[in-house]
This record gives sequence, C-alpha cells and structure tokens, in this order.
Amino acid sequence: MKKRVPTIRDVAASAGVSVATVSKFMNGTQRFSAPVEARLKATIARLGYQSNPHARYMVTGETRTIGVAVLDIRNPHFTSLVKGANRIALQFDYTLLLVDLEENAAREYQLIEALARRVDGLLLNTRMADDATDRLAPLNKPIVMINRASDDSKVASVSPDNHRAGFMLAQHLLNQNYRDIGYLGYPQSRANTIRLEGVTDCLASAGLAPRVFEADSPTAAAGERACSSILFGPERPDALICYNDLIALGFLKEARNLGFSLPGDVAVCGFDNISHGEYAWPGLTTVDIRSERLGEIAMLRLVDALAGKPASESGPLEPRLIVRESTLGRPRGA
Amino acid sequence: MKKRVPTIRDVAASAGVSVATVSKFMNGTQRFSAPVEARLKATIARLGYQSNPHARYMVTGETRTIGVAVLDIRNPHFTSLVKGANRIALQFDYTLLLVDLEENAAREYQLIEALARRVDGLLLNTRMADDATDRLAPLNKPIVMINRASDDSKVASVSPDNHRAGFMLAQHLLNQNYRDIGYLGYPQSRANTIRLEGVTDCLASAGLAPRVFEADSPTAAAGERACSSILFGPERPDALICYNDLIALGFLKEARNLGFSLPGDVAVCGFDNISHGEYAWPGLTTVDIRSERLGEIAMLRLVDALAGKPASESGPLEPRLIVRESTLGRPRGA
DNA sequence: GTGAAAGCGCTAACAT
DNA sequence: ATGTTAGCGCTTTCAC
Repeated sequence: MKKRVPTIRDVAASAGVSVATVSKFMNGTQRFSAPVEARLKATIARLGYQSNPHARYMVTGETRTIGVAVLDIRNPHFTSLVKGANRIALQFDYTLLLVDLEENAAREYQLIEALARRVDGLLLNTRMADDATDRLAPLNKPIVMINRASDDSKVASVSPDNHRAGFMLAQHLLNQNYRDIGYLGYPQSRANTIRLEGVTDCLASAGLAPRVFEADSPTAAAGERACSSILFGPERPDALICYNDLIALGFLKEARNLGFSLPGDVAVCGFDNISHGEYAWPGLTTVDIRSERLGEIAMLRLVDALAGKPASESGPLEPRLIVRESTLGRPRGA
Repeated sequence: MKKRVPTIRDVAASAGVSVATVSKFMNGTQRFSAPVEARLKATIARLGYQSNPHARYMVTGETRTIGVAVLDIRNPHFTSLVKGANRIALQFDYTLLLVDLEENAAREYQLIEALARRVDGLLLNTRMADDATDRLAPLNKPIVMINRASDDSKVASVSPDNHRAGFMLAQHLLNQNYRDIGYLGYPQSRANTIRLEGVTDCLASAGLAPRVFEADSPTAAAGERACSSILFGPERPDALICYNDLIALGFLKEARNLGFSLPGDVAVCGFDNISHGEYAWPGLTTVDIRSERLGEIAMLRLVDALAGKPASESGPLEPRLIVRESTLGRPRGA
C-alpha cells in the first residue's frame, strides 16, 4: 500500500483549521494565536507535510527554478560556471534545471524553448548567432547569457574581459622575449574574436602581429590535431596562445609526442585556468577568467531581475594571469 | 505591454473547439477529422502554444523531471556521471533538476528532500550513511544511488566494480615488479573500502600487503598535503595507489616539487580515468570506471522504474586499466 | 469525433 | 485571527 503524500487539506482537517490558515502558516504570511500555531506545527511535523511546489506555481506563477543550458558540462570552464550558479541559486532558494546541449546546434533552440516553459529565468551558454537571440524574446523570461560579446545590447550577458585577457597573455610573452607569436583559435566562439583582438592589439604596440591558426573544436583533441601542422609548418612560432586551456593541453601533449621540448621549442598558453593546467607538465600558463565567479555573477543578475531589481551594471570581471612553466623557456636566439 | 503566454483555452477559443479536443490533440490521444486537425495545427502554430508542464503535472502527477544530487560537480567523475545521465534523460524526454551539495553533509538531507518534491525520481550521489537511506523511503519516489556498495539491498544502486578495479591496479604494479605498494585512501567514501579490498586481495596472493595512508578529501589539494609525510616517512613505498585520480595528480605534482623523480622514485596511479591524467606528465596510470556510461545506466534504470518496468539486473560495469608513464619506471633494486 | 465538467493542491482576495 | 471561495492550466471521465 502506497501512502499518499499529505496535502494541505489533510493538514487543515487534522489540525482543525482551514486550508487558508495552513497556507498562511506555511508561507509565514501572518501571525497566529498560540494554540493554533502549536497545533499547526505539531500536525505538520506528524504528517511530514511539505507544500507542493507545482501546485504553488499554479497560482503564484513562480517555479523557483532557473533553467541552465550549457554547451558541454564536461568542459571545466562550463562546469565551474554551473558550480557558481548553483551556489547562488540555492542561497536564494532556487534550483537549477540543467540541460547539456552537447554542442548540438540542431536541437539547441528546441531544448531551450522547452526549458523556458518550466522555469522563472534562463542562464544560457550557447553558440546561437546574435540574430537568433531575437527568437528568445518571445520566451518572455529574464535571460542572462554567458560568454557573449558585451556589445550585444539586446540581452543581458556576463563575460570575462576577453580582450584584456588576450592582451595579458601577449604582453607576458613579449616580456619573456618571445617575438614570433601564434594564436590557435576556435572561430565558432564569439569570445575567440575578442581574445585575438587583445593579442593583436598588444603585439601591434611592439610592431608585431600574431600568426593565426584554427582548431576545429574547443577540446584537447582538436589541440592535438592542430599540433603537427603548426610545428612542422614553414615558420614555426616561438610561442602559441591557444583559445582555451583544453586546446593548449592537447597541443602540449602532442608536441611532446612529436619530440619537441617545451617550452624550449615552443611556449604554450591558454585561457580559462582549468585545474588540468596546474597538474600538467610543464605547468600551463593561462589566464584565470574566474569561471566560478562568473557563474555566481550571472545568477545574481538573474535573481535581481526576478526580484524586479534594476540590473547593477558592473563591468566585466578582471582576469588574472597565471604564469607557469609552459612559457618560461628561453626563446630561440634570445 | 507584456504578452501573455497562450493557454489551452486560447487555442480552443481561437480554433472553435473545446479545450478537451485541444488537449487530446496535444497528447496524440486520439484521431481527428481532417478539418479540425488542420484548424488545430494552424492555430497552435500561430499562437505558438505549448502546454504548461506544471499544470499538466497537476493532473497527471508526472513532472518529467529527474532530480540529480551530486557531491561536487567539479569532480570530473561526477561531471561525467551527469553528462551520461543528461543524455539518456533527454532521450526519454526528461530534464535534470541538478543540485550540487558542495560536500555539505549538514544540508544534504534537507536539499534532497526538497528536490524530491519536484521530481519523478532521484539520482543520488551522497555520502549519507547506509542507515540514513531509510530516511529516503518516505520520499516515496524511485531512487537510484550512485557509487554505493552493491551489498546495500534497500535501494537500487549502480557502481563500478571497485574491487576489480583495485585488483587490476595492484596486479599491474606487481607485474611491473613493484613490491612495496602503498594505498592512499579517502575513508569517508564507501567505494574506498572496496577499492582497498581489491588491492589487498591481489597483493595477498603475492604474500604482500599494502601500507595504508589517508587523504582528508577526494581532491588534488589533499593529495598534495599527504605527499611529504608519505615520501619522507620511515619506509617510502615503491608505488602508490590513490583513491582517485585527483588525489594522485596532487600527489604527483607535490612529489615533483619535493624533488622526487617519477615514476623512478615512486610510481603513482589512481581511479576514475579523468581527462587530467592524460595530459599530466608523467601520464597518469588509472583505471577507467566508465563514469559517463555509469551515469547512462543509472538513468536508464530510473527511466525503467518510472515506466513500471522491472529492473534489469545487470552486473557492475567492467573497469578498464589504462597504463601510462606514471607506473612504468623501473622499481628500486629491480 | 467532440464537448462539458470535475478536480489536481495551492494562494489570495475577501469576508467575518 | 481565521474561514470561504474562486480560480491557476491542464487531463480525464463520461455524455453525446
């Protein structure tokens, strides 16, 4: 015999009060006479009653749920984002409805749309083209986008300062006396463009320009694939800035396999400061874009929006350069 | 002017049919006359109508949502679990309600209880004591536990074959001629006991026994902390099996800092086959417990239970030994 | 093949 | 301070 979950009516009957009283008690909407309060407390505890969130939604219109869509939860940068978002959400009594899009552009919009029906607001990390964000408007829910170019004015978004992060990495390499600097990008990502601009702007101040290569996905496997053609190309760069740490790590590994010595033959660095980099060898120089904090900020923005507060326009999050062994070799001919 | 989301009544009115008809159409419960079907299709498309999942739940009792609680989403093993679970869930039209417990035992039960109210079933990864699982029964929802000892008969659970995995690692080290083998465990985890048993049983067949050390958390930081006292202890082991790859990676890094040469001075390996290990140096020998597949299987079990199907009792998932450089050094005196 | 109506568990407006 | 009641959007008998 399955025992039925107690409803508000069970509690009301059992405590000898009306459902309205129980409802008000549960929500702390009102004060009660001592005897009623005592009976209510006892009955609720005895029955183990908890209000049904879905029924509650029916009348309040609030789900206390935030939809989170990420391209790939296994990318440590995205994992951290979710971690940070989860922390703030719990703090404000929200729960995360998570969808891993698996980098599947085809189902992307459909999944997000379905997600939107069940939540109060959305935290989105997609590769959706800018014009496609128009399609999100009819969802009629507060949305915060993550890792989107900040000049995208239509929807709220939080991103690291990608330009500055790129600039930092390039400056560091210049300081280390590297001159022939390559950039291994991932053109599908919006952040890629800005990171490259940061690199380019910095190098320009020294009268240099980066040689640009492309990876076909933001993964270590893509870094491995790109490696040989870069290292055995006509003019091998001194140093390589990769679109993210995963690509850098893959490149690093493959370069070692190919018999190159790192960072002696080529220095390598990336973006994101994923934990892999700390335990790799040589340790990976990177720039910490503070993913977890980014997730917290994004969720904070959403919570504010949901509470009807104005968006506190804080600037992009300051990145931090993390120098490790992968860029500390003496460049050729220096 | 905010435009209201269309309800089933809007569609009914606009198409000149009853709400019952629209409902049946949406659910494919019935066939319709051509004209009605055409009108319905057109109206639904025009209004962009989609049924409200919460209202639907009110009558069906189904949320089409699975609650997933993990100890720490940033632990790559758990991330993979979620990835696999998400894949199967989407396939069966479920969505994941995710809660990261942040290894916080205090709020654990409370969070899970709240989660249970909103979902059809639960996928749980907790350190809750076995007797505490009794507290989950009143939740009255199908539950699949992850990474729990298989002898725990009360609740369904899926786990890797931890004993075999431990055995494999120990056997590999014996094959490599290591004799003085240590085990750096994390006693708070149930899997830890079984992994150690696997190691112990294997070594026993060679007349040996592992020396056991303890880490205070399942993280790289804990591996770093444990390192010096093990390596500078009275009798330094030849080889060290760590409770998981994170601990192993931390140990590896710190050992290098302390001036040891790996695997020459000490071989190191772990469990989980997290991607870090492939890009570390020396590459980390590990045993792949197939986390992502584990997540898939767990979710499959849950989906079956929800569909009223009997649990197909498949045995534990076969682990796979992944040998890399961290255990390929020549042992001392061999 | 289609419609009318009851009711899921809850909150909020209003009455007392 | 407490109770009555009308829905929220939907599915599901049960008529027709």
